[in-house]
Amino acid sequence: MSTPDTKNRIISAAETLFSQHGFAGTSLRNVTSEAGVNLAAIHYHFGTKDALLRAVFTRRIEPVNQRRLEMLDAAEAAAGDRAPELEAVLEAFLSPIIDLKRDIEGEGIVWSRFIGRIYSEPTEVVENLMREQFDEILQRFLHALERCLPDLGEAEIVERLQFTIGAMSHALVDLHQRLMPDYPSATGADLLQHLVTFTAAAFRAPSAYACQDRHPERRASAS
Amino acid sequence: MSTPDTKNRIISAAETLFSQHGFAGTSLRNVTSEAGVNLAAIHYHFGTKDALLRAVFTRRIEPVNQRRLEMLDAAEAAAGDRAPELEAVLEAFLSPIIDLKRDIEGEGIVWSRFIGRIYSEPTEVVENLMREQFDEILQRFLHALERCLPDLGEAEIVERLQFTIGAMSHALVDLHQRLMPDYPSATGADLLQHLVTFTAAAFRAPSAYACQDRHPERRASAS
DNA sequence: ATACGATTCAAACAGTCGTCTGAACCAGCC
DNA sequence: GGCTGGTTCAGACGACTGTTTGAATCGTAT
Repeated sequence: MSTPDTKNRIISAAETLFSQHGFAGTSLRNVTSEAGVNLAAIHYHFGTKDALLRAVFTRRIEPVNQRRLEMLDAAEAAAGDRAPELEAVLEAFLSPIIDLKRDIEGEGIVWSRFIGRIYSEPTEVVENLMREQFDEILQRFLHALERCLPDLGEAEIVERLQFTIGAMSHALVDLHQRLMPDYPSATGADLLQHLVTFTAAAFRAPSAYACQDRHPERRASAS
Repeated sequence: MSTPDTKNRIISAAETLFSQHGFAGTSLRNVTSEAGVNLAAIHYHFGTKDALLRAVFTRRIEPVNQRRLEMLDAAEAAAGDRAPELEAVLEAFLSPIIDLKRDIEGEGIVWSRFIGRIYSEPTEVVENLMREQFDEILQRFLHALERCLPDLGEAEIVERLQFTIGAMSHALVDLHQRLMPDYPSATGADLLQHLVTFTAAAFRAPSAYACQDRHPERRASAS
């Protein structure tokens, strides 16, 4: 029970500061003074600034992704042999990460800002982290969505899932609350419900590849 | 004709580097060596790093917002007394900024990454920039969307517009291409069409405030 | 009590940061 | 010619960066 306190205090402080000022905009000295620990403690526990980012990221994302898979399994099991319900699949993807916003009281806002920001940092470290953490998730959810939406091509599902991720991460950053304080943003369960409604309707839109003048492509409708 | 070359070379180099490494992750020395100018030239022409960011941002966003308003005017004029077409309103909002991706050949990708990144930087400078540049735009488009979607409350339209902005900016960053190179992302006109299809269907979803068990709120339907 | 591994500490390393200075340069005008 | 205002230059300012060191400290098992 010697280290974990220091180690977690560092991670939490880094999470706070990264979410406020970004990775490059946060110095290790900021982190240590926020955490109330010595500067060398970071090097001792993590070795490098990149490794600290990795620790901050994985601490939160791993349970999120685990829960995502659980919920997806449940949705697929509930559907039996038929395709799972679209709303259930989207909720399995969105709910665990949005829940963090309320589950970890106080830290929730911090974390959601952090993850939203991560999604738009093209740093090499972040890229590798995303690849490691999301490859399996994406494959599983793509497969489920293909079953839900047999009229859509695979490429189009990928694209719409990207739009969904964009809407989600932007909602997590919650920039809009700072720009338009008149319209308070929904949180927790409300935000989740609104996002699912929004994206489910969007996914069900006819194929944009053949929107106006052609029939929807038939591809994969017989597979 | 003495300065503009240096000044624009600085802005372009800064745009490139900001989009690649972020604002905090880019040093002024990186900018000057990329632009092939002296370090003090930045101080001479812009005064400060924040002011440089401001110049980079406004150079591109002002014509975009101008075009947005033009297209919105056209959509409203085409509809006469009736509410403008939802797709036309969304296209007016999305098209000008997506067009940049192909209009400025080569620089397009750079700029779109930059703007996508900006949307998730909670820096104070960025916040003020956004407020300055987007307040009028948002008010105009909110008003138009309220006319298109009388069954939705104002707060809900604001929220869905935020989801739309999220999907747009994430598509501009185009992180997904780096994570999933197997599925090449659409560009230009295709991306625009897909986004409009996606978001139009999403906006038309019944109110999430009363999705399953209540009737949609009536608010603003008579105003 | 003593020794040991784990942890924390103050201090410094070589670079880089944004900003600023004062001299050099270069046009065009007297 | 000389002069002026706008522009560029090399160089430096102090502050801050990520990383590293070696000694000091801690709890624990011997």
